[in-house]
Amino acid sequence: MSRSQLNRPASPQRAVDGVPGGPSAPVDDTGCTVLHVDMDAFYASVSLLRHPEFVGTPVIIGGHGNRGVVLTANYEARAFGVHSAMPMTRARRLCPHATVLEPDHHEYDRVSSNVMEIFASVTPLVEPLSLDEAFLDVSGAVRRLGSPVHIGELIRARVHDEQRITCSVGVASTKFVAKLASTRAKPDGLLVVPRDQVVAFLHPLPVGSLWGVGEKTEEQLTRLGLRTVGDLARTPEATLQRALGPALGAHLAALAWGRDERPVVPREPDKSIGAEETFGTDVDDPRVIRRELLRLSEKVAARVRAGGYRGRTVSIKVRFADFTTITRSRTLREPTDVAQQVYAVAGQLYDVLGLQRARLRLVGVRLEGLVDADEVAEQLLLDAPDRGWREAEQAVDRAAQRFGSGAVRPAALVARDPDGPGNSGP
DNA sequence: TCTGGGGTCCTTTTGCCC
DNA sequence: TCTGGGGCAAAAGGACCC
Repeated sequence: MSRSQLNRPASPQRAVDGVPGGPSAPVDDTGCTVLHVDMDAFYASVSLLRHPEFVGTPVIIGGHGNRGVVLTANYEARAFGVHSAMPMTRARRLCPHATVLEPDHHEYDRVSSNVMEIFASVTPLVEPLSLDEAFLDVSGAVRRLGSPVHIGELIRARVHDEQRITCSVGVASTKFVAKLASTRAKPDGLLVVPRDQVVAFLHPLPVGSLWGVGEKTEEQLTRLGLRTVGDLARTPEATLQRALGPALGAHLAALAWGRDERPVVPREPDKSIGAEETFGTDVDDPRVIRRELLRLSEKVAARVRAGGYRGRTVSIKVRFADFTTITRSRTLREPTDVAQQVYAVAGQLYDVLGLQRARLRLVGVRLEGLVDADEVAEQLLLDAPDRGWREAEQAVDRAAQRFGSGAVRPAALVARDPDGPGNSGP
């Protein structure tokens, strides 16, 4: 295993990490054609580009007021125990002098696409996992660009020079080892795990570091007396399957020996698109809930249309004041991308719950079973009863594109609002 | 400590058909 | 006609990821 960090003028505090010869040390990266590239504290790093005055001081990126959670924190704030997904109230208590910045999603999108373009210039085999990380299969780029490690350092240098943020790279022969390696390399580093050292690298790690082992699974494994990946590897697969289910049991048994056949797959189509909203304070008024369901339905349908999809199953999510959560869904005969249809079904699903005045913390709307809109038969397009609605909503899409979203809402949607001036519908 | 919002995948339950 | 169960799809819940 070999770790390297570039010694750049821009970050003089970073030293090459004990690797003789630095980045070009003779590490055997043969067959290590999977790279996992992960931006360091991405949201915080990007926000700090606009707020250089806070560089070097603790910064937390997080949402609105009393009910938000930490989106991410820079390393200065993490030193106080602040981390992603932590309630903001707790984060502020741990680090009262931290600067809290509202997330700037447009900026994150912009930097993310720039970074993805750098990846694409290396290989077409890029599988984004989120805005700030991706797998790259560089097997086809080695002849043109050099060894996997060299390509990793090339990417790190370009991201740093062109986007002024740092990233970390894991280099390995499989996806999940590359992912673990990039985590180990953080921040601003690169780690290779040569093929013949995979098992030695994996076995000392705690089971919780494996992809797919969260809080609950880790608890179960602890109850079986399994703490490390090595413990897992020495446990019969059947035992794991009995405890964790056939799929997860088999999966973990394979990973514990470094077996992971999953290929790098560039950009799969979406399976579902949804939107949800936690209220500032709990809501028990059905009219407010319905208005929110309408708003979320419009948002979801617009995004489904923008993606060129239609969806067959409408589902709603309701979270009660005590945090218990239920979902209800209904599958349509034909897929739709029309907000009116989504809202009609969402409203029915909500009505059937018969909640009266239960206090709700969150509602959500999701469209599942997405298919490519072009694959929906032309005949259906012509016959569909919602044809008028789709055209109206597409007109709104175009207006929103020109004047900004939210600038226009179809009068009919407003009229359908239970609180609206009229209630006549189409 | 008090828990966001966007997703994916897996498991279990249920209803239906044969 | 009753019962059992296989096979399937949909529904519901939950774990997990960033």
